[in-house]
Amino acid sequence: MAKDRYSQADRALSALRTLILSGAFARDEKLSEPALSDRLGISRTPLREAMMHLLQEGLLHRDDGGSARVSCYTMRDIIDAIEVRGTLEGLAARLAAERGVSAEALAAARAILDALDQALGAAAGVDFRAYIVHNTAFHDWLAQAAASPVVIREIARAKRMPLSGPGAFLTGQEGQRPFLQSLIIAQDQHRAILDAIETGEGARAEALAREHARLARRNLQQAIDRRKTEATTIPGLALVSPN
Amino acid sequence: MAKDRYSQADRALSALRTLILSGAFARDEKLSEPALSDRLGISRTPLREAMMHLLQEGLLHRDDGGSARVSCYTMRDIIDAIEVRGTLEGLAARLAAERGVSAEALAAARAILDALDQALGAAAGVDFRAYIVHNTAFHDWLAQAAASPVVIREIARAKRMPLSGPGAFLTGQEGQRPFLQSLIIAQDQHRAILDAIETGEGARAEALAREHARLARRNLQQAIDRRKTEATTIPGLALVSPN
DNA sequence: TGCGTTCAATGTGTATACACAATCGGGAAA
DNA sequence: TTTCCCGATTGTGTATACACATTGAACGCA
Repeated sequence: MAKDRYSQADRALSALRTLILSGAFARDEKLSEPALSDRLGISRTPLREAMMHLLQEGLLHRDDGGSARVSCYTMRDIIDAIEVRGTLEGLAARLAAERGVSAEALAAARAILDALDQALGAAAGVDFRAYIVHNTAFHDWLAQAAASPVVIREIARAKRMPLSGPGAFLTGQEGQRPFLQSLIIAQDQHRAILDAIETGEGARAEALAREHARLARRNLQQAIDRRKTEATTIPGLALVSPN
Repeated sequence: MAKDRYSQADRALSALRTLILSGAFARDEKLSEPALSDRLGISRTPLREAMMHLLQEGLLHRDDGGSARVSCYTMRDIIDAIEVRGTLEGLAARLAAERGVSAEALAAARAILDALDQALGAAAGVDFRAYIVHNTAFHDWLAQAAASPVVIREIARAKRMPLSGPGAFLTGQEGQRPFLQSLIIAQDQHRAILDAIETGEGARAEALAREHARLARRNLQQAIDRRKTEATTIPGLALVSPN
């Protein structure tokens, strides 16, 4: 039941999240349950379940009257969310280094990094699609490296926050030269993080993972700057209040 | 509606959480919604809402069949949860030190620490009740010190995890001598953290906040050791699998 | 004209009924 | 005796109806 088939609540969650991130609602717009239920073709019960999820994710919040409204963010909010993710990934990297990682896990990480190298050095420039896939895979691997269910869960939560995930700014700026350079730097940091984990250098692994998240912050700044001049296709960017 | 009066869902949440933490269910016991609904006198809809909350808190988890079961934890899980809290409180302390804190906030923190001193030096030994109150207040203050909604939310979540909160082991071992010493050490760390924040020493503030969380880890170990010989009254301890 | 009051409309919180999946037990066949 | 199958029971997912709160507007009164 919960395995192969998607429930109405799952559909409502994904549909509503996509709507919100795509900017279909105004900032702080009130979401009426009956109206949404009608629009999505999903009854209120599973819809409410989906909205509860988004409330806890932070995409929605309740106003004084108890209605759900779409949240909007400041630049500071996004920056802090990235900082939280970097901190938790740093924790995962340190724990992995301190507690040790199996040979199989290390081999898996190396395979991911090789694939990233290949995506960067493709014949026709950079294979962005492959880069996104393998970059996500590496960050997933890093979360798992600590082999701690608690850490895995918290990192997953931090990644779900809008615009704070490791792939949030990997679309929409493919043509930008500084962005291309940041991919190369990021991959070098990937290698360094893995090396530190492998050699048991906990403090180094943690510091590197934190600094690695700072790259996302730089890319965020560039995306914001570019928004002023051209339309971008970064999901969730519409939620950031321009100030 | 959402302000003054508690909803059925709120009641269900608090009742169910209390039941679980008090060990009313066996480890990994399946919770039937109709049975619980009958037991609590609350219909399934708000009950399901409460269960969704507990699922996201980690107190419950879904099995293959889609049923909710009470989670049980290993020592490692609790240790990691404390580590996550320490890491996030370290982040809050560092950000507070780096970004600065208002004079009013500093004064409020000093008042809390003075109250803690008073609780420790009470005429009739230590005033545990007051200590718990003000200790909680200081940790809440620390979360707020970064003045970041994101950080505040994540720390609140980390504190809600069973047995990982700053006050989780402040009950049930009042008579233990090493526990009394740990209170004095903790209060010294409180002062040091505040000092580091005040003087803008971000790295020191972070390191201190992390080490401060390690005290909880020591107290956890003592509580576990004592559980083998006597009954304790620490809520949630029943969820830890004895190994 | 400005303000307070009341009524209607909309919205949320809750209960409950129903459909379908999962699980458990007994019985039959090998 | 063991294993497989089938029915009954229990449980979850969903839809919907209803109660009450909230909101907005129109109307009357000062």
